[in-house]
Amino acid sequence: MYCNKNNYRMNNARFAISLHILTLLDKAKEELLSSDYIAGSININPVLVRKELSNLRNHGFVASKEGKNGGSYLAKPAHSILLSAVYLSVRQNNLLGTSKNTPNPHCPVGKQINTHLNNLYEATEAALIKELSGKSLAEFSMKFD
Amino acid sequence: MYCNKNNYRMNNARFAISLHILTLLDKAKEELLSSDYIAGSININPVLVRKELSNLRNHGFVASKEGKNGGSYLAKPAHSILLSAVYLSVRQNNLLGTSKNTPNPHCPVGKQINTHLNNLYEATEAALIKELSGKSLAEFSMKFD
DNA sequence: TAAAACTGTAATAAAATATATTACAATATA
DNA sequence: TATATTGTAATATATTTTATTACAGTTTTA
Repeated sequence: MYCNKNNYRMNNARFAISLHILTLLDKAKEELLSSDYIAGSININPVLVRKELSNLRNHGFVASKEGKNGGSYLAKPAHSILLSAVYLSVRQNNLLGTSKNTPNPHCPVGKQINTHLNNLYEATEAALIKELSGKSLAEFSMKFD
Repeated sequence: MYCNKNNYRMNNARFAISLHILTLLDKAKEELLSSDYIAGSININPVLVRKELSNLRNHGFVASKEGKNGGSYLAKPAHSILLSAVYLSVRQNNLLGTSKNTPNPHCPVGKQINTHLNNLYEATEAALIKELSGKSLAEFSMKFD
């Protein structure tokens, strides 16, 4: 048994990696896939795959079995995994990039910019999530020959 | 006269910076703002502001005057600058992060994943752009006291 | 029961990217 | 002609991402 706290930071390739993993697991049906096998398909380091699997597990998308002949598998039907949920599981930052800047508080624009940017970002991200929520892993996976 | 080719890479804080700049210019009305002044409001390095101004200029949003007492100003009315256009002007990468990976071509999933990811990204980004196209710089700028 | 093949995670290193800084030529103004 | 400013290149620093190394904990199976 392990207890972990992962701390990624950005919106990088994580969505792509997670979706790749989930698609492989869906295609594998009952069969368990090892992180090494998955890493070989994505062509990234196996440790990154395990970290991503850890996150996907925490969100209830996959389950893993430890030990010899262990591996991972989908923990719920692919049609019940919406791409919006996958996005939200890897999302850390605001989509359009948060300015970690502390704008000049003496400037009337600088003083309020972060509030207004955040409002804009929320609306924008909501549109994106809505779009993704119209697609499930099953639909995505089905596109592959 | 200068001739430049800028080569940023990522979707970082550029959207926020550009919108901050544009808002300042809109508020300044006829007055020219120097890159040092703008940098002071955003609280970033003036050279970054000039690079961003260069990009905004290339896209026809702003114009600049060189020499003493020079500076920048909006090149077109704020209501005609859609936030989607600003987004597109700073956009470089795919929104959800392109995997620069070369997935395993021997894996049936790896072989096709980039095609399907790109299709998904296009649809997703289209939704985001549509949302942003409903807002103009004028509307954004108006929110400030 | 011990070797083997896994997972889980921490720690560290390397690579990539973003941001800041320095420098200076070109340009316009006063 | 001095000054303030833009435009841009080159370089340095900081931050973030990705890879690597290492190893303890789990299961399976010989």
